[in-house]
Amino acid sequence: MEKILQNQVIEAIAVILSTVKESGELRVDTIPTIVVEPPKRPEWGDFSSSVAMTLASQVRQPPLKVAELLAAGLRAQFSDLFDHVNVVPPGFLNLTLHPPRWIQVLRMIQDKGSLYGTSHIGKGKRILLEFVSANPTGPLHVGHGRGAALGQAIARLLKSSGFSVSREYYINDAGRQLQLLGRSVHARYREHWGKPSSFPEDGYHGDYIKIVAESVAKTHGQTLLDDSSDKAETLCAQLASQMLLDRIKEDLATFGVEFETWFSETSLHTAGLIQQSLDELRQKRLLIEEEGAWWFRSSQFGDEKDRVAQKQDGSYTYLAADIAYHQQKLERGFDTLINIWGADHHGYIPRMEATVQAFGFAKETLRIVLVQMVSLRRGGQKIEMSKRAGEFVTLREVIDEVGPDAAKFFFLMRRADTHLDFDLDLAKQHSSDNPVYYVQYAHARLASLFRVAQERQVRLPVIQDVDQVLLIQDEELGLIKTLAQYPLVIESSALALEPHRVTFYLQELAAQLHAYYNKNRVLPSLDPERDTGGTGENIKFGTSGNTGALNQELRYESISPDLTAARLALLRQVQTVIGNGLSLLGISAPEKM
RNA sequence: GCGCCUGUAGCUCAGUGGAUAGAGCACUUGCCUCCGGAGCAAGGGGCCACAGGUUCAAAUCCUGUCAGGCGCACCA
Repeated sequence: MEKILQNQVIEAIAVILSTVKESGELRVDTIPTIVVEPPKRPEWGDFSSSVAMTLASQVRQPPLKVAELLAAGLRAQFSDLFDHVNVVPPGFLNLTLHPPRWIQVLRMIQDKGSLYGTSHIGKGKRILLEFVSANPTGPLHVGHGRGAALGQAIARLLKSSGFSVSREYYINDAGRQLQLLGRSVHARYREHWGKPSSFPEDGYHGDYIKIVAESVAKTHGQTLLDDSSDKAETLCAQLASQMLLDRIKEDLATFGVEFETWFSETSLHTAGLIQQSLDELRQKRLLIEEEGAWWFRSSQFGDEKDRVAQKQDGSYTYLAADIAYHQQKLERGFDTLINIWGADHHGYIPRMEATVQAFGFAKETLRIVLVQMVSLRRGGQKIEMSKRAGEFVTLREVIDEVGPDAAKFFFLMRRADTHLDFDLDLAKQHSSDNPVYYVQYAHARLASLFRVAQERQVRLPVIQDVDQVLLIQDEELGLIKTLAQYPLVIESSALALEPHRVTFYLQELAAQLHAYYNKNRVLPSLDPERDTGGTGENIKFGTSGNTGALNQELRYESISPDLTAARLALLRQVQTVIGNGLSLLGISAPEKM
C-alpha cells in the first residue's frame, strides 16, 4: 500500500538520521520522534521539520549545523523526492517536493474512494464507547444531543482508524431517580382522576409527565387508585421509564445515532453482579466496613477520599452499580473504555479511575470525554432554560427546527470541553454564513458540475489520463496539499477523540474549493467564441449603465479539453474527501440542495 | 475552603513546544453576460487575563495571582 507523502518525508529523514549516526558524523544516542508538518507559510516549502533543533542539544552542535548536515544527506540520497531542501534559522529544515509527486495524492483518493482517510492504527483494538446514557426520566435535551453527536462521530472516527468499537447506552433504570419518576407520574395520575395528590417536592415537573400519566390512565383505568401507593408508584415508574426510553430511542434514531447495546442497570441487580463485584473488592481489602457502611478505598488510587458503596441500611449507592458496571465492561474483554460524560460529572473521574485500577487494569484503560453545556441562541438572544421547572429545549425540538445535519454539525463545531453557543437562526440559514450549508454546498456544487458535464457529453477522466502539468499549477497544488492532509486530520482527531478537528478541516477545504471554483472555469463555454482567445487574455468591456464611468477588467480563460479534463479529475477527488469527512461526522453529503 | 475546566480580534472560537498567532461572524469596499451568488475578493482590527519560571524556542509546559463556569452526599 502506498504511503502518504508526509510519512515518506519522515522516513527519508529517518534514513538520513541513521546514516549520520552510523557514520559518526553526529553522536546521536536516541533518535527523536521526527516531526514533519506543513509550514505556516506556503513559501517556506511543502513540509517543515524541527528535528535538527530538537537534536541539537543532544549532539552538542548548533542547530543550523545539524540541519545543514541533514539537508545535505537528503539532497544527496533523496533527490528523486525533494526538489529542494532549505535550512533556515533557527534550524528549520524546509522541504519542497518535486511537484509531480503530489499527483500520487490524487491517485490515492481515486483508488481508495470512500476508504481514503481510513487506516489501521487502531490495530483492531476493542473499544467500548458509552455515551448519552440519559436517565429514562424525561426526553433528551440539547445537552444530550451534543453528547450523542459527539459519541457517534467518535465511534465512526475510531472505526475508520482501525479500532473495533461497540457503542453502548447505560440505562439508569434503578434507584432513587426512578422512584421519583414513579411518584411524580402517580401524582399526576391521581390528579387526572380528580383525586388528592401530593406531588413530590423534588419531582419531575415537565408537562411530559402529565402526558405519561394520562397514557397510564388510559391503559390502566382507575385500577391504580386502589393499590397501595408503593405498588402503584413502582408500576408507574416502570411504565413511565419504558415509555420515556422508547421516546429516547426514537429521538436518537431520527438523529441518526445507533447503539449496539442498551445496558440496563437493573440487570446488574437481578444478576447479583453488584454483590459479586463488592465481594471481590472485599477480598482485595479495597472495600472495608466503617461505621456500619462499606467504603470503597478509592483513595488508594488517587481519589481524594474513600467513597461509600453500600450504605448503613444495606442498600447500594449508585457508585456500587457503577463499579459493577465497569467491571462488567472490563470483563467483556475491551482494551479501552471510553465514557462521554456531562462536564458536571467531572468529580467522579477519580473514583471510576480507581475502580478500573482496583480490578487490576491500568488507569489509562478508562478514557473520559467531558462535554460542556450548550446554550441556545435565537438571533442574539440567549434562550433561558430552567431544569427545575422542567423547561428545557429538547433535542427533538432542535432537530425539528434545524434538521439533523445542521444540529450535528453545530454540536461538533467546538471542542467538547468548552461551552457551545448554538445559534438556531444561523443553523437553518441557507447562506454561506451557515457553516453546514457552506460545506454541504461545496459537495452539491461539484455534484452539479459533474451532472452538467455529463449532459454536455464531457467525459469524467481518471487522474492517470490527464495532463500532469495542468494538475500541478499553484492553485491546484494548494488544493491537493489540503487533500493530502485529510488522513492525518482523521488520525489525529481519532486518537484525541476530537471530531471538531474534522469540522474545521472541512470548512477549510470547502473554502478553498469555493475560491478555486469561483475563479477557474472547468467546462468549456457554451458560446465557442469565448474559448477562442488565448490563455489568460484580458478582455475589456464597459459596464453599461447610468454611471458609465467604470470599466471592468475581466479575465476569461480559454478552456482546452485537456484543462477541462484535469480540473474535473481534480475536483472529483475534492468531492470525495468532502463526502468522506461529512460521513465521518454522520452528516449527509447531498448531490442537490 | 478544596478540586476540575476555561480566559486568544468587538462577538463565537481554532491553534499535537517552533518561524510574522489564525478562521467565521460583525464592520468597510468591491465582484454575477457561460459550470449552482446557498458563492468569491480586498481591508481594518491582538501586551494570547496578569506575574514569575523551565527551554535554543512558550498562546502551548510548571508555579502563583485574578476572573468566569462546574463539581465537592451513606443523591443519580
